[in-house]
Amino acid sequence: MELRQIRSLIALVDHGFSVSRAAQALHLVQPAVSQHLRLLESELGTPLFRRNGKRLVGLTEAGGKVLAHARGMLAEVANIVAIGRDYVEEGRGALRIGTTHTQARYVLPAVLHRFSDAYPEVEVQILQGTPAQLVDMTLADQVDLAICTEAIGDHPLLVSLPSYRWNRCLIAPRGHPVLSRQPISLGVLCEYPMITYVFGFTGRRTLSTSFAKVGLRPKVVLSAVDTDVIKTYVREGMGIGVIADLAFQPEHDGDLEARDLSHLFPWEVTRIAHAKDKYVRRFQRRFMDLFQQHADHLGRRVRIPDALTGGSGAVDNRFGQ
Amino acid sequence: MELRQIRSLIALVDHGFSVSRAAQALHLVQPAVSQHLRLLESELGTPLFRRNGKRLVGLTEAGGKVLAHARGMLAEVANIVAIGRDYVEEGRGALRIGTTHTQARYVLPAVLHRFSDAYPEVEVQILQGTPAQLVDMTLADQVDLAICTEAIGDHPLLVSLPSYRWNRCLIAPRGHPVLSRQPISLGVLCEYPMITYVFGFTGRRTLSTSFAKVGLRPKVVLSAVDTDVIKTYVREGMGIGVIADLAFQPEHDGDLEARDLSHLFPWEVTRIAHAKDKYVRRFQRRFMDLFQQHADHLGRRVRIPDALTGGSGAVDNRFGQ
DNA sequence: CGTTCTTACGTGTGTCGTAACGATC
DNA sequence: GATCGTTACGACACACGTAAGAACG
Repeated sequence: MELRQIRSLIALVDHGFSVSRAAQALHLVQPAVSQHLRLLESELGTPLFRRNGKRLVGLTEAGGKVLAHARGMLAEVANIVAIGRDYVEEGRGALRIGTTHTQARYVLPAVLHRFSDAYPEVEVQILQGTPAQLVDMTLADQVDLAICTEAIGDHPLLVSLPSYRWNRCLIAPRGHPVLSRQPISLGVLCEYPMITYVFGFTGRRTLSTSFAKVGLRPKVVLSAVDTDVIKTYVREGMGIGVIADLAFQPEHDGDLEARDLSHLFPWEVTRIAHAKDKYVRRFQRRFMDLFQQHADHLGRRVRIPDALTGGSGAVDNRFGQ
Repeated sequence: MELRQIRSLIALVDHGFSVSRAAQALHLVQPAVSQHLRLLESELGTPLFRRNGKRLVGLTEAGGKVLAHARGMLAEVANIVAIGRDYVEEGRGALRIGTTHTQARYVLPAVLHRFSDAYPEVEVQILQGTPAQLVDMTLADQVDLAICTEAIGDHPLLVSLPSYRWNRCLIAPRGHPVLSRQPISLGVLCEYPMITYVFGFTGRRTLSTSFAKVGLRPKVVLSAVDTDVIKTYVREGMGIGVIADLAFQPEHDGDLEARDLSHLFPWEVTRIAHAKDKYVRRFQRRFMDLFQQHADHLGRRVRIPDALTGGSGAVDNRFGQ
């Protein structure tokens, strides 16, 4: 068995079972790849591919099982070269972060600023996706780290660390009647048209559940993945906004006013994760440290007992109440 | 990077950093292995080995990290080869079981008899060891499956299934005064010299704990890993025996009499385990099935809720009470 | 008839083995 | 001086590329 053969196998299935395209991707000619596959199959002694005449159209049962371990092999190869790079060019390389819009826009800037100061040679890439996509991207090694609140907490193939806690706040244009209501209850929120996140993002599910538990249903007139979009429509007067508290920036959102809603909804925990068997380079781990420090700085760091008990802790005081 | 290079790396560390011996183990000449190591090191760009002059004496920090992933690679190679064999020679190969004496002697025979009928071409190897050794053997792929009660339950790198439950029984020569005591309590057991298992085996720790909890200490005059040894000394009149109930065989132990002690000690759960990322061949999995069926047959099968709650279930009635 | 894979064949790379040299105990 | 490692060199293997042939839509 040779690594080339394994690489050809992977390239084949990742390119729709076209030998030619696999060869192209590997910078080889097609007969070479053909030979790899043939030799691998003959060494294992059992057909790996379903064929239609000469054409390969899929994997056999045996082929499917082999594929999983073949990917494992190449993952280990990638880990080893990553270790090499880690010692050769300590501060050079790429940091690929998969995250959601809210993190990328409101949390990461401060952390990445400090990170880039420390590692000016590292190219930081931010990829966005839904939490479910982020899991896939992490497992496929398309990103090094994933940061989000949903989906990565208890995946068996991910290692995740709780980072910080957040809750929601209400935003509305200055002078909006809801701002004078006191106290603000779930019932109050239901009296006004609401703008918030779409399902699958930024705790929308927990939000809806909180209303459902007491038999209420908010009038959500618009939902978006993107806090900036929500703010825009709130400014337009389309409704009140319920957003992640981190996403309210008094210095930029002077035309809006916010109210803390942490008494109404459960706290969310944002986590940072990487694939379980992946070698995390030093500067990547350093980024994780910086991220945790940033959480400390905000006073929102999740301490491990907190994460387990879900207790409520310190809250910042950016809300004018 | 080439598989040869990885193999040479592993062989080197597994042979005390002697290039010559590594080469010998790989059926290569020494300069070949030297070249593998040199090329690997130069490709990664960082020293992997600590040297004393020309001699290799250990791994650098980077080398140590690489080694772990190198082993992972070869493990995947072994898995792929195993898949091949599984489809080529369905019913041929080896089944290497690591277990303790009690299992090998009293539980496995019945299961292996049925297994060998179904797979006459499979060579079954039984290796014995302490539970801690069994864990190491399983992780080092020296055995395919491990069967024991201690140590394998919650190891993160093992997959283990609860199989059957057992408890202890008292054995003594016919006519021994303890046999007429009723009921038998922990206190009664402490009145006689006792013979049982050594620590680390067959639930000895739980046994001692049960006595300690009520402030008692049995007079253990002899302990052994081996139930047969215990029986022998019980026959000699050296004391009463406390053994796993499965190990009492009325048909062969006619000169001894037994009493159930399951009201005095917690139930133990014997588990069957394999390394987490190991490909388990079909006939090996079939053996696991047979093992579980055997547990069913004895009426001792651990149902999952049982395993979690530790509740007591059906007990066989081999004891003359 | 174009696309796709296989077969056939030559070339060049590179891996291994032999042999000589150097260092370390 | 014996053991263990490296360097040097030659032979063989083999992996890749080119080119031509066969099956499929």
